[in-house]
Amino acid sequence: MQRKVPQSNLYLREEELRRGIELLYFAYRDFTRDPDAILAQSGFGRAHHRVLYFVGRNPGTTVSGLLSLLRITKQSLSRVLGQLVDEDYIIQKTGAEDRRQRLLYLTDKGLTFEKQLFDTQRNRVADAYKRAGPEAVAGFWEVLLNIVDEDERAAVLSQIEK
Amino acid sequence: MQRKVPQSNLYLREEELRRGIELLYFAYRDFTRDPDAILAQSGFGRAHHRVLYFVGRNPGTTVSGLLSLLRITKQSLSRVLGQLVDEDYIIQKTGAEDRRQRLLYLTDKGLTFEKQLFDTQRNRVADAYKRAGPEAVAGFWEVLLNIVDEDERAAVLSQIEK
DNA sequence: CTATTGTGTCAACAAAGCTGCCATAAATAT
DNA sequence: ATATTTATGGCAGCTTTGTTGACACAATAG
Repeated sequence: MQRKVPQSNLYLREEELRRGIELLYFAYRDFTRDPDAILAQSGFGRAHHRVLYFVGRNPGTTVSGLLSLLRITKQSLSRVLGQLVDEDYIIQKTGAEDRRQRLLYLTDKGLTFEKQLFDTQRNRVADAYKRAGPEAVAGFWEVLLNIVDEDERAAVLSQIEK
Repeated sequence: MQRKVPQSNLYLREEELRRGIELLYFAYRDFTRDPDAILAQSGFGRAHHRVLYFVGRNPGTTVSGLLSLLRITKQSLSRVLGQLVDEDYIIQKTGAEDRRQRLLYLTDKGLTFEKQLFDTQRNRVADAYKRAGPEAVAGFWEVLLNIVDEDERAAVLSQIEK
């Protein structure tokens, strides 16, 4: 497959902008397909996946830490989080310094399940990276980061570079 | 901002894969923010946006055309489409050859509204393109296309190159 | 002591997926 | 010509996951 490279600044024309918008839509649509299928078998949804993912990535995070990362409301989160705690995927430990906080950790069961979900996306992304090559991957990162809200970029950077 | 370029094939390591997965999540999260805000004012949601967008892009498409593009069920689509027709954003015309079909078109009202939604995403993407430069944009497209399901890539290509 | 913060819970509601069943039009088979 | 099958599209009802707002309580900060 030959790569399409935009000439001069024509890449800012309507056609090229539509291309990015549409690819983002289609890629995201398929990106969530594999984990969604696994989640459905356990009676979970995409929201559970996000919580498992970010708790796995940031062990010991608090509820408000997750809220500001996911940008959803407390109630949405607490419903999903409650289920994951009830079913033993996540454990809450009272904060040592601030005892109001519940620090969140994956249990072994949670770790195993998260890994299973992650692997499907890992394979998909690894495959895409392989086909596209390292230069393309750098561009992919760069554009995505700049699509993020300007005042969120620092937070996202510190998350992804952890 | 200096661009992070992966060295050799280290870009296939876990860290680099997580970076792609997380950027995709955060970028998509913010990518939908502006149109969501406008839609909410009119009592619509993201699903309405997708229908408006793809009908605008593919005037005269049929319901089943939209279904296979969006990969949702008939019912999901028909609720949203029904509202858009009722409120005069979309008009249905009976197909000339196959009179079972309803061909879909944006009305003037629909065109205006779609343009308003599109402009917010256009600005966001144009800005990201500008910051990242044409080479990065090419990589962005390439990786996204390869994240799409392999057996969907032809369909996506024919959509985005229209 | 008082104010603020972190967390949790309840109720009610909305958006947008899903499955199942059914209606109609058109095409096809007998 | 009639009967059956297929394509298309609609309605009812359920589920997930987002929303707002009110409120309670414990713990920390000023």
